[in-house]
Amino acid sequence: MKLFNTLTKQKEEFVPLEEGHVKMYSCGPTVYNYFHIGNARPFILFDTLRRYLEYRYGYEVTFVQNFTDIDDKMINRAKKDGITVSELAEQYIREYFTDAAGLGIKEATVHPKATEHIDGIIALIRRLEEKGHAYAVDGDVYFDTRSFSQYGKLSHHKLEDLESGARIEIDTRKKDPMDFALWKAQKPGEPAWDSPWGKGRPGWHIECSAMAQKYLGETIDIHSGGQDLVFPHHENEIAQSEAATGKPFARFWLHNGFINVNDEKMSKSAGNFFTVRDIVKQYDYEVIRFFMLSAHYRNPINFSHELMDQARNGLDRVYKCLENIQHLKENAPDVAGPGEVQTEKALEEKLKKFKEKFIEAMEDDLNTADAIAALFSMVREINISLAAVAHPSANILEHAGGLLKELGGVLGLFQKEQEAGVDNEIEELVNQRQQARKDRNWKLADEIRDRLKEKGITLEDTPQGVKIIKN
RNA sequence: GGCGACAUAGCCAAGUGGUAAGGCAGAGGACUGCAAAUCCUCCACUCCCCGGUUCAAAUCCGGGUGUCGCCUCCA
Repeated sequence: MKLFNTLTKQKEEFVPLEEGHVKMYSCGPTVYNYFHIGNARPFILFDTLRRYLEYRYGYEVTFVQNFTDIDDKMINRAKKDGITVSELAEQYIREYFTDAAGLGIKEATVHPKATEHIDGIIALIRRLEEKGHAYAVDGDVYFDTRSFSQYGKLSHHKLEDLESGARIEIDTRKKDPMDFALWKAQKPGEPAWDSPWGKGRPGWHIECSAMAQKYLGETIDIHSGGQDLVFPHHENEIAQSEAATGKPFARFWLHNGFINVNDEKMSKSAGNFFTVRDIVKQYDYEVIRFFMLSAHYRNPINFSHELMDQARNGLDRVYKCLENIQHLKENAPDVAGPGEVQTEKALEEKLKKFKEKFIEAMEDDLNTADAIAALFSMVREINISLAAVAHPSANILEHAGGLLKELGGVLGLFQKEQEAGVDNEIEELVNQRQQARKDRNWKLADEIRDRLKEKGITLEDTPQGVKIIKN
């Protein structure tokens, strides 16, 4: 498949370095709060990429996503909550898994934590020091940016340009303003670990370099994250990793666009900040996932109530189709009747075409918007065919529903199952209504339907009998 | 100041040289006891503007306008 590589600014054919095995590293959350929809986008997106690589090529994907469990934000939040940093981390790692599971994000192969890899981090910093790429000052250790000639190759910046625009305060202890911390000396009251430079804690960027190397080796296939991580985070990761190993750190760099709110960047200071946990009070997790995948991942998307409504309604259309299939299956003949064979055969052909369209879209830099369009076309054709046939065969129903779920599954969508059967009370009411309809007692029939509606049961009368939908 | 992205219908969104996908919303119709679901029809003579290249441009080139992002913790 083709993937847009930030490094080369081009779509390139992706083939893993090691045959049949893909090594992916995706930057995970800092666990100081519930994650927000901005975080959710890369999680959902790169989970989808992983699913697709597994589905289409049968690759074994080793997927690493870290938890940043020590940094300024962690320390400040823990202080505010009156708990330790590790308690804070534990709490929000748990919450991460709750939301992630809801969003259909598969667990990574490994979810390493920075604080559990201090040894590896120190070893990496030492290696950089030995090679003359790092220097210690008063217990801090900095990366010597000027020592890495390729600095800026990912973000396509020149070091000089960055410096001229630098808004950071000049730290006179640093050799160059662009030098960044690999290790930070302990400040009073902060968690700290022993190191050759005294007590302290790792800088932010170094953890990813160290953990990626530990679990995936010196060169990985795909490294991904949000667009804002291109600089400085990923640029710095490259500098650290490649200065240490002399090998390319990642072959493909993938970055997703941002989520805006009213066309403005979502940020805490602007107060337009939405956690996934908040949104699920109003919309299913799946609506969020569907919403994220309905645009191309590199484009910015807006978030609003209206757009979530649109996403929900679109998602409903697919589920309605699946419901219909399920309902028809209940009394379906094994094979199509005479005169219906042709229609079903034609549908089979169309299904095949839509699957090809789906794959084609995904092959082109993970164009999930186009892939979803193919699924909608499929839904329409299924609806048309099933309405044209008096009694669709179990065979075609199985096929159509199965494919919709199969391809939906690649996107992590459409897997919700309606539990079958209703309790006796409901069944009795449905039967009463059926009798009332037979008696042409519409008033009673409608009354019962309304009563069931209040209980969260929707009835639809179809040519194949009454359809019971639980909300 | 430097670097970059984007601009397609009421809304969302694909398409990147061959004559505008798909979804949501809306209108009309079919079906139905009524609904719901579903289907059919309609809904961008045109893709921010102006030039240029070409037989042919939403798509390529130049210029302009607008919006946003990065250069500082940030997905």
